[in-house]
Amino acid sequence: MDRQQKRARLDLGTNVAATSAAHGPLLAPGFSDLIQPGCNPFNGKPYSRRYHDILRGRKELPVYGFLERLLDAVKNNQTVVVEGETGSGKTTQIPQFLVKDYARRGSKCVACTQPRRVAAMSIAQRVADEMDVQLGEEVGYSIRFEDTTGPNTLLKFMTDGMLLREAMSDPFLERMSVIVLDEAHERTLSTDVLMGLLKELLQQRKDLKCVVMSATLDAEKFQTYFEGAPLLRVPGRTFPVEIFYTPEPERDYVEAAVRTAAQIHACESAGDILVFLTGEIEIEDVCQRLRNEAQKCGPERGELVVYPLYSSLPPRQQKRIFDKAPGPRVAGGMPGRKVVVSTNIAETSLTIDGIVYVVDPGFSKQKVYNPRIRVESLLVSPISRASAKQRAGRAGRTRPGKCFRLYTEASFKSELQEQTYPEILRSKMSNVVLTLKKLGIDDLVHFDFMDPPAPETLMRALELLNYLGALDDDGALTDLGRQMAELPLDPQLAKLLLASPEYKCSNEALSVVACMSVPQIFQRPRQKQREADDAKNQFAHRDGDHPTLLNAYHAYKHHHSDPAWCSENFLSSRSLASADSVRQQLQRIMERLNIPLVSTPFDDPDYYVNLRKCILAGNFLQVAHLERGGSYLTVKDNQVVALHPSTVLDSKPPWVCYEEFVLTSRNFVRTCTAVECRWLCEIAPHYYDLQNFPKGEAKVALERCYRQIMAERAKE
DNA sequence: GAGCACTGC
Repeated sequence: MDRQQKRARLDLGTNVAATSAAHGPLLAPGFSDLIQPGCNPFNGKPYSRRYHDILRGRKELPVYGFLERLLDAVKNNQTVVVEGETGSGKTTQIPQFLVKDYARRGSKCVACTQPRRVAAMSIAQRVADEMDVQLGEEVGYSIRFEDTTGPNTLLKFMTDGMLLREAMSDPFLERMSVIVLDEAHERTLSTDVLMGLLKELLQQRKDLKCVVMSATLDAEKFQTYFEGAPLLRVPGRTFPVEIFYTPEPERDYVEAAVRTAAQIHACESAGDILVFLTGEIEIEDVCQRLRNEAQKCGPERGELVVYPLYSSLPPRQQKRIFDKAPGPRVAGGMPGRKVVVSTNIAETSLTIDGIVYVVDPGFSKQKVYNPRIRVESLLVSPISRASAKQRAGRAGRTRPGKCFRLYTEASFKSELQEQTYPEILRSKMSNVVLTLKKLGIDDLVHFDFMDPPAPETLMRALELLNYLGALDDDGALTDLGRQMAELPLDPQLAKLLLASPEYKCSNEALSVVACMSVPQIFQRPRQKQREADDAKNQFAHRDGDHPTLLNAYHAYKHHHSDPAWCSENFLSSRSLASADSVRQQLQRIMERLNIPLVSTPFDDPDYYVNLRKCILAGNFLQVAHLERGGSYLTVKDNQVVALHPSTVLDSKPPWVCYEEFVLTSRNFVRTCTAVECRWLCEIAPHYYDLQNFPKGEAKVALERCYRQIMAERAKE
């Protein structure tokens, strides 16, 4: 920390105590003169009774006494870092407080980003209520598929990804006077890119202000990154949580989790339990075991209701976690309690009130990226100390709680890393690179990322974009690349769509791409796997999973998107409905880009062939060749893979083009479609170039194919 | 012949 920063922090630090004691005036000086007394300055209407009710509660928030101080800091600095824990009220109070000085109707607004859609929506509603205005007028939100903002908007809540997209059409963010980045400590890919972008933009737009809000722990890292930014610390308001560690390391964390939850139910006083685990299968297993354990308790302990929680659970079952725990079973007995067994979804995305006990085995599934073989995969890994603290905090939202960590205190202190690696260090960069190029950032190597991705990861992204034709050999964005960046898709899928008119299948490509951009549309409940497989076979196309997706989507439309029909046929109507929204959005963008929307007639023998060629036009880097031994080798990377058992392909075609590489018990390729060697030579000769092709059976087959093509051409 | 942590555009 340099001297200037240190001084800035001290200045704030000394004054903070004084202002927190005395609640300063809410309106900025001079502002209240402009309006009728008792009227809402934002819309000139008299305040409702509810406004005053809510205001009383707002004045109790820890952040309330800091607001004037914050305004001072923002006035005197371009960037301010705010550190505030859960319950401080920073998310709702700070953005609306800035509106008074920094937003002007019809010209400038305050924007506040959130990592999640639900948060953007619900916070916007809450703040609109607090400001006593109609949601969609002075306060609105903007998320994918929904924009409630308009010409009167003074305060706009949006997802971080949405702001990034807006920056593409408005690189100087000219409509905005203050950008508030909330939940910056989560370090989502979009927030990290935005921070780098804002750091540059702040140099160019001296009138732009930026407030970076983070939970405790690493606010100083943000302060260092935004050189000279003052740090404002706001206390939180939560209840104490007592932490317990195991004296010895646990060999089997699943077993330990069951035992601990059962013990809490048997011995501890009333209050609900939250157990963190890593995935669906583990969770369903533990739920079953807990139901069995609960039977062993006497009736005086009350009933134990067990709920699983993970994102692919149908919404109706997800909502059950909010049901109240049952009362006592016998007069004078203990009330019942609920135990929620959850993935990380309960760590940040979903808050369950009434949790008093947390069981934390210390693991979660985390994305990792291996640039060498270009594979993103999920790995069960130890969580960070920050994550452990967040989990424990879930026990103290309504009253004092207890957290049982299923690891030793020594390993908490010495083995867990302080922070989870930010997503940008664990992801492929192809999409980020395309976005940055589109935003006019040419020199990616010197772009000021808070945590720069590995050079090899960036190289892989540049290479991929070059092969796809999005970047030329000098790394400059091509016309195709500019169009690809407009589509909210991975570059391969964007390329596939843009190539679709060439293969006379734009409408079909749109449907397939939409289905691939949503969670799995085929459902396979554990109890009914056979029935589900039979249902899927109705849609199966012998040449692969992509045509099968198209068939299922068509059947869905043919049955008028009927949810009952979906569930009879083991299709997720939730996924298909969102595929429909995605498809509409993509179609609108294609129309705007003047990409012709064409189809091959369904009775044409080339209907599916054209689609398969088009799939290959986007996915030609994801191809595997069947080797003599019977296993597949991925092209160029030479990874041994097997077709994922979910594939509809029942024979093993010599060449398959796949959507993703999944690393679980073995290496699998998922969503596979048979392609022909010839197509590789015709569609992607620059990639299937014999000069740069590793020796092996695939190369031999390609050589044979090229010779054949030459011979045919000679004959013509 | 087997899983898919969580977001977001």
